[in-house]
Amino acid sequence: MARTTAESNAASRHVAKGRKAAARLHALLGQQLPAAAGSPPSSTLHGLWSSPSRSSAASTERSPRCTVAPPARRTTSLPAAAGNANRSAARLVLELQRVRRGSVLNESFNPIPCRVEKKATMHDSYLWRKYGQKEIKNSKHPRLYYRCSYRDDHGCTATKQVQQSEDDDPSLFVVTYFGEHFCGRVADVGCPVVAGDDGEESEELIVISFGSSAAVAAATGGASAAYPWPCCREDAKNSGASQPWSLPDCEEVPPLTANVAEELIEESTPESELMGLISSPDLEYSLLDLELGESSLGIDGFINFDELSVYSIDNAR
DNA sequence: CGAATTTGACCGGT
DNA sequence: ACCGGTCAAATTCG
Repeated sequence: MARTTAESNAASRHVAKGRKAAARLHALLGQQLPAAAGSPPSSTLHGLWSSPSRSSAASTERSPRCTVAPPARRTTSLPAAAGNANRSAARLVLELQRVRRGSVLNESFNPIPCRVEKKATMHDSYLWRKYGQKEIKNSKHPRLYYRCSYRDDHGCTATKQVQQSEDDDPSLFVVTYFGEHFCGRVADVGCPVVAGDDGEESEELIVISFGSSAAVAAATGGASAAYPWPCCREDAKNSGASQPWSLPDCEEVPPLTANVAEELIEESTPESELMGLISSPDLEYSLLDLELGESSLGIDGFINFDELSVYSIDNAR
């Protein structure tokens, strides 16, 4: 049969994808065993994956542990009203269920992602690279797609989607994080602490951690110097180096202020782990402890921070 | 000039 | 067929 260019393109794309996937998987397998030689495991990776690090020079000296974020399905934006938030939560439940049924099949190496939605300013402390923008039906504003800048270097596939708030407050953005990465300074808080760019009102900052208290400590101001490469644009700029991973540390954590007007959080770990949310009043963090079922695929929980109620849904399976 | 962003096309899921 | 997510060539930026 005659082969069209379109088919050829598709074919080569598949090949490329396959290569990428294979490379990642290979790296993942290779890295999990050696298990962070000498590095503080902080064993916060419950069910999350260490990142591959390419066999570049950088990878030999550092152990960039980005966790893999599967390209999970999209999530909905967050309405301001509590009632709407609850509705969103419901939708997210369904969403997650679908993800759990499907996405693992698509990318065998991918665990279920940590996923967090937050309504906050667009900027956080990670270094992201925009890879797409899409007009979303019934949305005023386009959705912007970002992935971790270190994806290619370290295989960190954390991604986020940013969408401007519908109307009331244009300065707010709905940020949806997929997966978790360690290339940012906030340790394993897959969904990074949102740093307000204007530092005005700091209402309530909610930190979601999938890791140990150590990690949380880092997130809550412990400022662990876990990352040898810059995790924000400014870091990169100031360093003057061209290779991100070779840049100086990013220990200097800017004040973590945020205008988190509302957060709706949903997260899950494939290996049925506990997600810790620990409070750190000093920094205006509000964290909750929320324990999830052992079932490897249970809906884990929802937190409607509007009312600070926790939805823990264990769908027996 | 290299890196980051833009943007239309492509692809898979529903 | 529609929609959302991703890719990648082209363009812009520093």
